[in-house]
Amino acid sequence: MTTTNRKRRTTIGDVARAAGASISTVSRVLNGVDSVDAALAERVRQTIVELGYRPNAAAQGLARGRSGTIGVLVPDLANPYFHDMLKALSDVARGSGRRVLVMDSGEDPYEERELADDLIRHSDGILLCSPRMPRADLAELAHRGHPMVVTNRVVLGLELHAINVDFFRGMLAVCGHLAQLGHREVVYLSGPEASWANAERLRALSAAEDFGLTFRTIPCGATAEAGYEAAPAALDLGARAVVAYNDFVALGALARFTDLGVRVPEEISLTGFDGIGMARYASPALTTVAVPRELLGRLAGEALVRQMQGASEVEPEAVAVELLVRGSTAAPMRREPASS
Amino acid sequence: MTTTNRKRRTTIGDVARAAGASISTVSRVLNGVDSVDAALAERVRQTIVELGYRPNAAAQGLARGRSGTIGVLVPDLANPYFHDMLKALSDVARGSGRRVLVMDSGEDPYEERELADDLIRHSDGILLCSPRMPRADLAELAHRGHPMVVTNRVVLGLELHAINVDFFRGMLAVCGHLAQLGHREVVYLSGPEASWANAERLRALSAAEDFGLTFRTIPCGATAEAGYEAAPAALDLGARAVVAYNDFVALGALARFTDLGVRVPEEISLTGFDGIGMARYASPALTTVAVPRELLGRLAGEALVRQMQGASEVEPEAVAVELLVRGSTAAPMRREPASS
DNA sequence: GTGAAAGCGCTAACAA
DNA sequence: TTGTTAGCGCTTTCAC
Repeated sequence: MTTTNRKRRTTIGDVARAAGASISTVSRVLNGVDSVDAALAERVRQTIVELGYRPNAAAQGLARGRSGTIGVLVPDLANPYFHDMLKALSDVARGSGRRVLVMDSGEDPYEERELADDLIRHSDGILLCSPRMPRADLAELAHRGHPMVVTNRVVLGLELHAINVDFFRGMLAVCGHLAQLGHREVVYLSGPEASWANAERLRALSAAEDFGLTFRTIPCGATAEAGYEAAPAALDLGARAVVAYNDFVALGALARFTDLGVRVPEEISLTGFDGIGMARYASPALTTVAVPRELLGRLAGEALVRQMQGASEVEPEAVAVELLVRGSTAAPMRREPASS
Repeated sequence: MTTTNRKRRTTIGDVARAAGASISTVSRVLNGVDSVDAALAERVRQTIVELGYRPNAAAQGLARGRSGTIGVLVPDLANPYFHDMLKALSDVARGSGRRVLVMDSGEDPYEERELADDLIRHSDGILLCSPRMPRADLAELAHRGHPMVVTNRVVLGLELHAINVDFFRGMLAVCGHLAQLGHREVVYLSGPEASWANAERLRALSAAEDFGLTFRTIPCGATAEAGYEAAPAALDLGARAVVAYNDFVALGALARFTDLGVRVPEEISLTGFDGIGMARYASPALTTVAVPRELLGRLAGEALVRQMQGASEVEPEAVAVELLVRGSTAAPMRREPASS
């Protein structure tokens, strides 16, 4: 009955014909050009509704020379760290009439490069979150002249717009806090080797040695599971203070300590990093460093939008962090380590 | 030096000319059509590399009549529930040479509808995760003939492919577990009113009354914060068993109980839902219901791919869940409630 | 096996 | 203010 012809969608031409106007007039109405006669415009608008016409995105993209899309590449979509960023970015994108294309590199540097390429083809600008790809690849991408922003990855001598979180200061604050509590040594449960985030934390740990706070490192990871697994090793080292790569690791370690009957913070102090929501609801609440992920995503999105509008900025931006002192840290006990 | 002309990207025509072949031949090589002479193909391939040519996605999309994109709409990008789904979907998409466009409706039914419209224009198929929009809107979208899959939303009498998690059975299992432990009543910290997920849980709670397990409800929400805030009210009700809408709520409540000195599970049993990673690392570990979010995302993606290939399925799929009994539940204490 | 050319649906000069 | 038309860059018949 109603179904006349399958397959072919109604085009701008159909609307024009039905409304007794020209294609360009319809296009004008569609794009809000107000040089169109009010009555005609209204007629066109009505026809559009009647015919249920929707502009073809590909055709618009081709004609306009832009897709109206922002691409984001993250190392791991399942990592909550990127969700708040993604959400903020998505908001910015929408605010500027754009859409967001996401890709997950699975922490694979090679894939990362491939996907970034594909992302460029399909978007007007891309955001690379904590990219692990080699400097050369990053350089090549940057020289492509496609709007691009990178977060949490410092690459010296490269003209690319980076927005980085001051992990160094954050970790330094953690160390300072622990040192002032009376700790002389910490055990660091380290994160992903290839990440700049981990490198910065290590750099801060080293810097803290200037204040007499030494540290030892245990390879760990970035998940609660990794923290749970690595915790005993920290105990074996006679740790009185454990600094985790992030909150997940800390939460995992905390669970293990609890399982083992080691009290936090009485017997051992523990810190996280990132300031995820759950950190606050742990028992004890986790001392951590709040990283404004939402801000990071927003800044990146805004920078991207600016670039897409022609601005060519390469000034790196820095995002500050804040130490959140909570219940998981305290002065070290007199003696007798938890285990050995 | 190297920079010859700004602005114009190299096109397939440039490659053709440079390689001394025709546009169609280049196109064939690009698309892996093997009726091309090996030598010529190789020459073309080389030229492509030399010129650094990349096909224009919009043009391909227009000519092919498809964008190679899958759109996903979630109520809240910051909600971890969707991350695993998104990741799985992203994997499936990539496996089929497609990309993923994400949008966040901010839990707003109206926005949801608008965004879904936009998503359709820009993709070959869309996935609506736990849509809150009115049935009529959903129906309208479904009749558009665009590949579409919906998760966690049952709409009777509508030809749409839905993939739903068996929340009912999951909650029933929780109730059964509690009942067998000896509990006669539970307090339910309820989730988002508009969500089907919450409705199903309530339905199960009601069904459990057939076994003599009564329940009272406290409006709560879906976050740890909400759980933390609502916990005291449960205590006021003299609860011996608290069933939370999800793990976040449970974790928040657990934190509050701990703060208040109420021991879990000795004085009060507590259950979560979803089976997020952190549930396992709480103290005590949370009894919860594992929801295979990754599977959900994968099934949705696969169904979408099938639809995009012509299949027109409307058979709803159901995803099973599993009760994970851990340390947060136990038999109720002899008497003397935690508070009053 | 290869090339010419007709679209794909829309935007944006350019005319009128 | 409105219409005509030339692209946008690629895919895909249809001849050769």
